Amino acid sequence: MSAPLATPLEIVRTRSLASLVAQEIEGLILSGQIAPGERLNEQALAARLGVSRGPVREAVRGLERSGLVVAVVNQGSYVRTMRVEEALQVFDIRVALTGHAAASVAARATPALLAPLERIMRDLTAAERADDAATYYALNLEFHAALFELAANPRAAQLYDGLGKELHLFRRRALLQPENMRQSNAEHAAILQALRDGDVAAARAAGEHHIVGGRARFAASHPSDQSRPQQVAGGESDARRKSGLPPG
Amino acid sequence: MSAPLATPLEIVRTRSLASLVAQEIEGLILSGQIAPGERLNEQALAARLGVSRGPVREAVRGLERSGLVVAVVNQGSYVRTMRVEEALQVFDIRVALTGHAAASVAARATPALLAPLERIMRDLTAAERADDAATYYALNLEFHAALFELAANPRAAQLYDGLGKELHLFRRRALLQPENMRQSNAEHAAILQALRDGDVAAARAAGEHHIVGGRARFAASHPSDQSRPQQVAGGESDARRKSGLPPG
DNA sequence: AGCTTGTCAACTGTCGACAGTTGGCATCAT
DNA sequence: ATGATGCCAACTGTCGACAGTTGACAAGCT
Repeated sequence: MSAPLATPLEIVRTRSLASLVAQEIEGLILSGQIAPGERLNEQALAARLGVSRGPVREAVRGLERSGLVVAVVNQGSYVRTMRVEEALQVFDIRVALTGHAAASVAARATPALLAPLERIMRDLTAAERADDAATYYALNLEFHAALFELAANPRAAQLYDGLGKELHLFRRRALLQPENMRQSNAEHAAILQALRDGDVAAARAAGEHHIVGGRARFAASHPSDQSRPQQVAGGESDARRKSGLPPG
Repeated sequence: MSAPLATPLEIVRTRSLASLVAQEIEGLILSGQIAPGERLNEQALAARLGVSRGPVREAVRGLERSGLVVAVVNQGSYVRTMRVEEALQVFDIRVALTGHAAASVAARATPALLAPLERIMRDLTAAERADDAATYYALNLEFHAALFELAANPRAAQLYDGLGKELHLFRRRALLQPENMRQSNAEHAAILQALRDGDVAAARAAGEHHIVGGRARFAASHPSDQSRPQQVAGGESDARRKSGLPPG
């Protein structure tokens, strides 16, 4: 566990260390290597990445703004824990975004315009048939990105992306099950069809429905969780406090 | 201009300096005291606020994540300049958010639930009649906040707020003209009526229309601006570079 | 025993300093 | 004159150090 990280940290110096560190930490969080609720030990992080605490602090501040991390004064920063309720709100926002984007694309859809989506749809279906969850997952991301791109709204795409990251704060269970994959892809097909038809209302409905479906699947697989401590409830033991860097 | 800032900086120490500084800088940007495209001189800022550069840097990093600031390595951070096109995208997102929220509220509206909105609506109309733009502006914010609250989606409210801040990167001209005020309030009324009726589709349409109207007013009052330099185009003179702190 | 109080180690918050980079300006050659 | 070249000041990026705070643990009191 000495230094298994061959990250770009050592490589490019065209970006500030802080930005690299931010990217690095974000990766650790999203990949689950640092779990929600867990503390970010600045010193340990700095040592692990081979930089001083300055850049680490700057990075953490950025992450804080973007909602992945919460800071407590004189105590430290913790990976944000999300209550189911909050996650559902985020889903709702994605519903609105996706429905709007779909409607917007439908309003001026042409076969040429839809070409990228058609391509992704084909690949998506192939992945579904092959039960290739990993590929499907990646293509799914592409599908949504393409939708926002067609809607000529990169800002919305970026936002959608960020919200997706927040959602990663939950263990992504039940996301890649074959059954869900089939369901999800049927929804993709519905969106695309509405787009082809240039049917604004249908496109919006299909777009919304797709995310609502995801939301429902999420809600179904998560208990109401009233028990979860708001956020770093007082009871953090020192043992926990020390555990900035888990097994690694 | 020695130390005219009686900001909370000196007062509360229950929050970290960095967060106070971030708030301070954000205020300077949103109030236009630091104009879009202008450079943020860390040293000057630190001196002005009476802290060292550390907290200032952390604050700027946060602002960077939230989109108010862009950083260039080894050169500095600049208040973000927004192209009209980007602003329109942001408007679009607000359209989606507002429409969705209105629809969501309409779906389960009751007189009791709508009470807060009714109250704000009354005040709004009073402000409109009195041509009290400042009050109207504040109440308008309240109206939207209340809408999202009723939609049980504080996350969306927060997001809407943040997007509003980004929009402040544009001089807010044409926002508080009497004519617009009347128009805007008529739209508020339409939303509320649809909510009372529990008409989901109408509520969504009214909600969207309200923002689309704002968007249109914005677009009308802004040239297409292809001329605007992408962002800190190479030509920053040193004179400009030095002008971190303008007149003050 | 249970509760209070004092002590301690681990961190965070903040600062000051140093090195590296950038762009501008003056100088020099063509 | 015009363009290339070298120097210089102003900053940013990064680091190491110090002070203050927090929570835990142990000793002492009721």
